[in-house]
Amino acid sequence: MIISLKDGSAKEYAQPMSVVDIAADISEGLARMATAGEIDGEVVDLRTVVDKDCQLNILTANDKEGLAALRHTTSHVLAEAVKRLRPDAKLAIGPSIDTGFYYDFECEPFSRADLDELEKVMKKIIKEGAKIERFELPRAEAIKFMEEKGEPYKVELINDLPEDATISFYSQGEFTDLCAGPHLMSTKNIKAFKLISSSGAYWRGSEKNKMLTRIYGTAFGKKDELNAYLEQLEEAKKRDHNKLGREMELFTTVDVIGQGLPLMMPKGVIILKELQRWIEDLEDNEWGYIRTKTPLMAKNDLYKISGHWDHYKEGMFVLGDEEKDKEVFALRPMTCPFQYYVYKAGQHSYRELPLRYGETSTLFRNEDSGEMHGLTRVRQFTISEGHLIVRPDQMVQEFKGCLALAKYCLETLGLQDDVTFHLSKWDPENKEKYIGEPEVWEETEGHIRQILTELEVPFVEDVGEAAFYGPKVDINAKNVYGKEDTMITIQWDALLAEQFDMYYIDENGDKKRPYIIHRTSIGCYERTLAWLIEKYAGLFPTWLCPEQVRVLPISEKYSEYAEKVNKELKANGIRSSVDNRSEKIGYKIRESRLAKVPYMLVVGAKEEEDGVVSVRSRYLGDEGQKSLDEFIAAITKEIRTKEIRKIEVEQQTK
RNA sequence: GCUGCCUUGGCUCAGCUGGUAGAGCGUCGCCUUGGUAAGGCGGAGGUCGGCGGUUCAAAUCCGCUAGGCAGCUCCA
Repeated sequence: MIISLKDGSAKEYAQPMSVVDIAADISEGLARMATAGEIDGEVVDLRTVVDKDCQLNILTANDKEGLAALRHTTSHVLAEAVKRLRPDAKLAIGPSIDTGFYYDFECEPFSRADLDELEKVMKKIIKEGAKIERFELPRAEAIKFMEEKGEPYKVELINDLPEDATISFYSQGEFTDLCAGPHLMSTKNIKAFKLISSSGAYWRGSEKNKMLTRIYGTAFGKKDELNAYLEQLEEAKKRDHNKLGREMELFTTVDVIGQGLPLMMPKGVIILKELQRWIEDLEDNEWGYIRTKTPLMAKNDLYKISGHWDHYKEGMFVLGDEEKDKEVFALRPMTCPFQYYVYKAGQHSYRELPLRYGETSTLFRNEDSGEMHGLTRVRQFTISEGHLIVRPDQMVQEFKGCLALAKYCLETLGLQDDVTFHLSKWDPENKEKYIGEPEVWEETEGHIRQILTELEVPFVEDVGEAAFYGPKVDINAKNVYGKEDTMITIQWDALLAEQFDMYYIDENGDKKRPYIIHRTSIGCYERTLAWLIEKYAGLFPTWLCPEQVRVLPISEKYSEYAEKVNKELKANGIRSSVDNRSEKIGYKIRESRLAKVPYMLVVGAKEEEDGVVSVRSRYLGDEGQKSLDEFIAAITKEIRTKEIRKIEVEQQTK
């Protein structure tokens, strides 16, 4: 048989060979590094025997799949360590994940000290270097084997495997686990690992099941890579909006006010105000939106029509008692029906469409207590909401427009490279969750797919993520911990107009159902602010900075001149302040930097005479002297164009 | 909602096995200050998230509760 290798060369063997033997034949070093194989594009175990011509890659920790095998093996070592320290622990599952691996156990929770202890045992297991061996058992024997070992979760897993599935096990020394592989040849090949944390997790991801104890860990091919990863985690935490946003006095929370109800502080409000004005003017002046302002609450009758009363009452703040009170109200969890009634307040000709209703809309959602987080998951938030009422023939073009607007907003904020686009589809296996006919779903999903393709937007398709009334485009972004949230959503709705009896009069004088697009341009302001904080580590583009310029007199003698400069800046609409404290100049510069002010104007005698200021910026450090007018012109242009200047000096953190 | 951890002056944190609180930063005052990341001296400020219990005695032990963090689940 002829084995073609990655580098284009080929090896010929007379008899079948395992992947690891072929690796060893190529070089000793490669055999040592190997973690898995890839035959004709399919990831296989190192023990897999090759018996026919094929394309073979030897995977190492440098390959995505190779690293996954290394991490998976590390999770088995963790499981063995847990079994050694706690023989009664029951094994659940232990896969590799993007950032490392985890393993779930049924046992008492682990403290950090327990994790440290486990790491020591794992190191010992690695040092013992047991050979890892694979074997298969018929179903009945496999079940018996795990029953005898007292592993009910493994028995359940085997029972759920398809009839014809191969049931394989991997063992290392005393420890054996049900596993599809692939795995390393020996535990001694694990060079760098770390247990990160422990927490609870439901068996099979369902809250109806028992909560197990999960340990998260990570592993890398080299110690350096592990250390770099851990360092990066620490660095990321410094950008955490929930920490930085509070430190920078953008927002705060108070226990007696409640969970998920952040108080926006004056500095935070400046940013929100800039964003809101920008979005409202942009939508109304350039994208043809008309603005509504609708009530924050309504009688429950409205939510009965929309379907929310039956399906989402738990998620709403209800005012009053259905049993006792004549009228019951609820704070609104969305704006849709309110804007529908704005539309319904008059009769509309086909000539009027599309109508693009926009609203800076405050919403209330009664999230479960464990869900709240900083500014990204709150109980009250304000969204750049909008509903487009369009004729079916206008739908594709309008949907494109919404997507283009969202992209423009992301680009202006510099977030375009940090998001992923998702086509969220219905689940044909789960028809009762959705309204409408399968053909309609397939058709609209096809339209959206084509729009995304035409706009050359890379996207992934997610089954079962659609709204109950239609498919949508979700634009997601990750936070500093790698957790993903939806930032922007644009939804295709061909069905709700029926429910609310909305219509327009077509060219023949007949009533016709419009289509509706539910969309946001920049998402929820709070959540967007959170992403901006993390994206820029608090060093916002100048137009968003709560404080854009700080004037620093070189000594107290120039306080008066500093005030004059400050006044001139303010007169030009620049957010500036002056630091007139009796501190030394170096100290004041340092404080301004820590406050993340983009520009500092250091003023002294020579400048006073010439009307010139010394400019320091966080972008280029010392920018030398400029006339005050010149400086004002430059910063005004930067603000007006919403320029994102690249920071060239080393970023300073506390 | 579930599991675990946490809650001490404005901020960050000490306070071992219980005997009524400490530091740094910040703040305030005075002095100093013509140059690019911490000038000097002095002062004020907390009863240890809240409620209840154990004890002669609790920040320190126990229970409940509120809030914070990580993960799970959820997110119209």
